[in-house]
Amino acid sequence: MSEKMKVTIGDIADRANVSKSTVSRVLTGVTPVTEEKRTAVLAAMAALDYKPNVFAQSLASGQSFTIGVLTQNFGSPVYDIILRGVLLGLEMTPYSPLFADGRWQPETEQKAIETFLDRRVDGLIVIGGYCPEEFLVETARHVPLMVIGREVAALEAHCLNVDNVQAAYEATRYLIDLGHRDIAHITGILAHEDAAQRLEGYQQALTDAGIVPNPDFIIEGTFRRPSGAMAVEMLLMRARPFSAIFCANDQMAFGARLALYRRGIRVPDDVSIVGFDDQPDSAFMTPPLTTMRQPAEAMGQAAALALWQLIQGQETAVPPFTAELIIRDSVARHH
Amino acid sequence: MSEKMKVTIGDIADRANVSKSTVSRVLTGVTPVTEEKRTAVLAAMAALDYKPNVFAQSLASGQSFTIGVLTQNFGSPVYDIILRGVLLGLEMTPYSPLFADGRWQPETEQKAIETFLDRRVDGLIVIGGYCPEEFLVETARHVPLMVIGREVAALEAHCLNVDNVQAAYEATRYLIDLGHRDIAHITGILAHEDAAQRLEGYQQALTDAGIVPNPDFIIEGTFRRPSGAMAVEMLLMRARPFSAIFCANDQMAFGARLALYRRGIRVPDDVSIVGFDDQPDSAFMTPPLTTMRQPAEAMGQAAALALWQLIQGQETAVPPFTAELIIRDSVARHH
DNA sequence: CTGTTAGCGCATTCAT
DNA sequence: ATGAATGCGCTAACAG
Repeated sequence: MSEKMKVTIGDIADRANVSKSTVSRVLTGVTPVTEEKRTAVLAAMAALDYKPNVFAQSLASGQSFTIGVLTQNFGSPVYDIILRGVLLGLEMTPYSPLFADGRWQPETEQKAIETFLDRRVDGLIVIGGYCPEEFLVETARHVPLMVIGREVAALEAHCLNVDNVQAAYEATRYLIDLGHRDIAHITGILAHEDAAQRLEGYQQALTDAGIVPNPDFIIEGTFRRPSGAMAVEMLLMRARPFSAIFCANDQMAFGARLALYRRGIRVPDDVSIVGFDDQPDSAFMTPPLTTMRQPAEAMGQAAALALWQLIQGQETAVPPFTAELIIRDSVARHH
Repeated sequence: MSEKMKVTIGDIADRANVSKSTVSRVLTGVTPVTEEKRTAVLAAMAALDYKPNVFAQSLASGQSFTIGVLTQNFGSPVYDIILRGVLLGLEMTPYSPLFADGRWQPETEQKAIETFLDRRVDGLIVIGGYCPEEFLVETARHVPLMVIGREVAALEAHCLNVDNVQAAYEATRYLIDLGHRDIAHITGILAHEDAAQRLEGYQQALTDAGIVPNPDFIIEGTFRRPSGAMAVEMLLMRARPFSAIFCANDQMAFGARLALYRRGIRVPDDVSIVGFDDQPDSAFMTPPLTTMRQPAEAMGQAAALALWQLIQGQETAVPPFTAELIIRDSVARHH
């Protein structure tokens, strides 16, 4: 209803019979103001439908109340969930998110981060990505930074990650406990730490169980569906029989399952499968997929809140995150 | 390298021996400046690693160079693709995106849009959503607005949408041409226009072919996978045999296929399936799914560019978008 | 606790 | 074409 013409603190100052400073004070809330005046101001603001001009605020205060969120490939399974968590967490803060998609391309990521800095974000959340560590370290010197799904040695305290080694260990261990000994592993892109760590956990579990990891059982995939199918074909060609496969993510598990199906190999009767991520589709695979669920959303949320702390100058210790084994029908005891 | 202390146009004015005004002029680029001075200014800016303060710019100019993008449920298949398109399109403009997730909840959406307005976005892109039309119409009065995947009557020229009726018509027609006459349809949430329009196209195709649409063949789903499976169960219970199913989206087609599989009904031998959306997984279904592909990314990009035009005061006519039939093995001739 | 006074960094009149 | 002056709307010392 109210005319959309700009109403400023000056207007509400007049209407409330106080100075602009006082209005500003109730706005920021840091300096004490008489209850009487405060309510008068509040009333005036409501009456005039006052909206503070964020640019003036930012210019004067030096704070932008925005935080930059750099993600990789909008629409990719796990990262989207993390992103949702970040959004959720941010909603609990006074900060609005500024987004960019790095597309796993270092240059794109760096450009995006620079744009963020140009826009004077108060903080930065980086989800995954391949941009050089030094760049992140350097960035962290300019602005509070949290990293999700990636480990930067020099920024350890600001990195949130699930314990991949442990999760993979647990998944593999589960298969071992069911009597499997010939367990294949389809890895992700090994240049990616997640993949490397899951491989490590897999190998460790075998070793601890007295099983010597067999290189023939390890196939490097791409984290994507077709590579899972391809990997199974390769495993089959290698002649050495296996009774279970641990896939570094669900996508590849889907691909693997498809390849097995085409070969007439039954799941879980002939071969058991364990995935990683617990994507929505996992429960709908035939048979439903046993998988490791990452607390992706929780991580995103935690990152947002930790960043808030950081901005306020409080260094926070982020709790460790662990994945949880979701047991479904794609796994059976081996005899 | 350079000290991160704020370098302003004053600094570069000094260094280039010109006035701040001149610096500002080369910055905005609207007012002519001697080539000589311009290069001097540019040099100074480069030397001092000058970054304009966006807030000062915005405050002084009234433009924010941000546009608000309201999406629904980060991580949902089609909308993410549209979103990617929007991002792509935006990269070709001087505007940065501000994001929010409406979660299909009218209140959340409205709050998000208000936050955008508070942040003085120069434009708005709304992808889907359930917030009241009047609210959008009202919003459009304050700021240039483009709507994707939703039709607002009073904003027709600013809405981008695929022709669902035609697409559904074409998909159904394809089945008819293959000899199918008993074609079931699993709809989406019928309150959603996409769903309603696809139903309409389905019915129209039947009618035009001289087939009377049978209510028993129409099951309302939720756009989600489980509902596809459930719908098949219901169809099976209704005793009347069908030789093909047209699903309002791929998700439900996946669910339907799963249900058929469980019942031992072969695809496409016994029943043909056509989906909608061409999600990445469609090509990996067994057998691969025939589906209608929407130009989602193109729509997003077009919306971004059209918005840019709008902001510049140029009303643009957005071209119509049509879906394309992707023929795969889930469909067979009926005898 | 509150009003007054200065800027924040830049775009934009105005004159020139 | 260019410099000087003014103000965008607000926050932050500064006095009282």
